[in-house]
Amino acid sequence: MKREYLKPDCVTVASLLSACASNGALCKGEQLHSYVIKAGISSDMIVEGALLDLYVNCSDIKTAHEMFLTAQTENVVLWNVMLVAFGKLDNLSESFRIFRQMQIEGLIPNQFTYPSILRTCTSVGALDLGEQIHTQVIKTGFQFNVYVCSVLIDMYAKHGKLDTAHVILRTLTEDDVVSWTALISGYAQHNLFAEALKHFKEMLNRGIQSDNIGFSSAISACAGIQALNQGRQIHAQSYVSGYSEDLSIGNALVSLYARCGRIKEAYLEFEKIDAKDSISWNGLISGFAQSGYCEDALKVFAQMNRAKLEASFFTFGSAVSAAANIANIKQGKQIHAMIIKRGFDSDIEVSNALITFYAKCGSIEDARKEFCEMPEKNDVSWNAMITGYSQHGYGNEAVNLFEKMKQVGEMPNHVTFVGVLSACSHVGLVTKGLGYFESMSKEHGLVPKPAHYACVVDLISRAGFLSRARKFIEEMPIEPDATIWRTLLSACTVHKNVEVGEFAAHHLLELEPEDSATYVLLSNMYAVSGKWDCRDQTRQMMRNRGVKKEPGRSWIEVKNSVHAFYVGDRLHPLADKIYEFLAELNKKAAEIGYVQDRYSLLNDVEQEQKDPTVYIHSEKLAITFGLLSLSDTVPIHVMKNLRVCKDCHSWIKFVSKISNRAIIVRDAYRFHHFEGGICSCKDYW
DNA sequence: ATAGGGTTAG
Repeated sequence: MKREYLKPDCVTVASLLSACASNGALCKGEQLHSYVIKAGISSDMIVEGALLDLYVNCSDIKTAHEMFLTAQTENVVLWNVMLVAFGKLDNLSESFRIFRQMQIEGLIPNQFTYPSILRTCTSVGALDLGEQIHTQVIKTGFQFNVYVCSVLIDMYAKHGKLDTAHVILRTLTEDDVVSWTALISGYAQHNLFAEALKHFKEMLNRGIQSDNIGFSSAISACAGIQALNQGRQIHAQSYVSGYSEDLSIGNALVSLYARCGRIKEAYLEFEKIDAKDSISWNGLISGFAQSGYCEDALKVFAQMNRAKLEASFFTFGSAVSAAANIANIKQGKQIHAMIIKRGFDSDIEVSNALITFYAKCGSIEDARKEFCEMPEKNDVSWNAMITGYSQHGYGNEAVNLFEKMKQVGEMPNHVTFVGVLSACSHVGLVTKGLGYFESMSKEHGLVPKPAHYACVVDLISRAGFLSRARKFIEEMPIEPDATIWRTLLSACTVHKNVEVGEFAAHHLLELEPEDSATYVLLSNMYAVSGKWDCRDQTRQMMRNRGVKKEPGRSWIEVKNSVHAFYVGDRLHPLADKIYEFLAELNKKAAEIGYVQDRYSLLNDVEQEQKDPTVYIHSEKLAITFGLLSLSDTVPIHVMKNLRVCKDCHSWIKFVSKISNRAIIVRDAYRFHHFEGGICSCKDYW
């Protein structure tokens, strides 16, 4: 009698088990399991389901599977739990086998069965199978069930079928935040931020209260388009709804401020979060990196390491990208070492970031190595490598890789074509480039964007076919933007074509009257064509409009610090030595045929009156300093904010020969590799 | 049930 009194009922045991499951308390759960066996209630359907759920939630899938195989088969819960278990492992084939088997055994899937299998389809990208299951959902009458539909919406939205997701949401008769949020975040995931916000607004207008995740998604959508004020408003709304302390909203806010370049506010929001997780940190790091505050991003990354926090794939991806954008070779390599140590080098996205990092830092060989050693590649990997080759002027390598990409069945996208078209342009492969441009729409179903038209204009005009380029612009189906006109004007300067050049400049000055580069290009074009009156007029116009030329600046990293040089500056502590060595180099260069280009200083509208022997371009200073300070086994890496002028280009070729050194210059446009008196661009740039 | 970070170009 007493024993009977003490024996807990099955429902109590099951709820204890599920408490263990949600807290990951496997030991306590196992004790309960022994008790269950002793008490003879192990075949109770509720207890049985709770036990299986315990092992699945504690990731002991093996024990769970064994239990499942010996249990009674008429309990649908067991099948559902197993679907979740294999879903956790992204094991779709086993999930699907169970899904089919349960129906063969005569069991009817319920509102928990469909979400479990559909989530697995979503996560492994098996949309076709998901669609089949969708058909069955309709047949079995679950098409109005919010649990099932929210997962269907999520699946279609995540895979870009936003119209289908939208239709499912519209057919729902019940108001459901989760279904709405699934669609809203789906739009955001495909960069349709305005559409996401539109639906968020509509949801509220319909009187559906948002939850924390809805607010978080909406704020993230604002972050995506740098809509600072709208994001703040939504934050205020979330405050009213009582979600002010929520982690997901806090993280979204950090990301919003960081991506809007509001460094201080981002830190402030970050500090407000009590239990910061890796996403909080990463919101700062990636947000700073994306808004161009790469130094800050790297600082936060270092801070995170000092706090002994484990960085994730995401964090490493962001940090490498930050190092790439500012070409911080040293820190980037340190991060790479950490990545290897932590075994994250097997992650595709991290490797993709590394390819870009090495390419942007001028080490195309290291980029290639990273690319070749990847066990698995995706489209971004190919794009990063093709673009890297292109930026370094290795047009043929870029084209070959593009052909190989198609051969292995990887689909080229818009980015691929920007890379391959600019690669053709860099080496003058006009016919080939035009063929690729044609193939974009004809073979790959891609609609060319302004950037692609700009590439084609560059391709044609740089090769000297200026009238043809002009005709192409006039006949193309989109409105030409400033980039396109600038490209044309730049080519007209190279080819001394005043007529087309004036035409381009006219449009460019209308679109961007404040851009100093236009005036500089135009006055150079007049100068090289001997039209001095026109050149003077252009300068006068520039002065009248108060437009200032961006000063040329070059920088080089020596012994962990960056040394920056402006045109003709003597600010460096070693200035005397640098100028002395420079004179020596000039003398040696002249002995083997270097002649200063008389147009070289025409770029420098303001300072043309000055003595050209004093007035030295910044890249010459940086390279001279590099030769003085670096051991002669390492290549000289120099970055420049503007394009290298013709005179400096020729000078560097001579210097690479005299000094027997590899000199790699990254200018505003591309990389130049100088070695043994020649440049990788083959003087075509 | 629904999210919040990374990678490619111009």
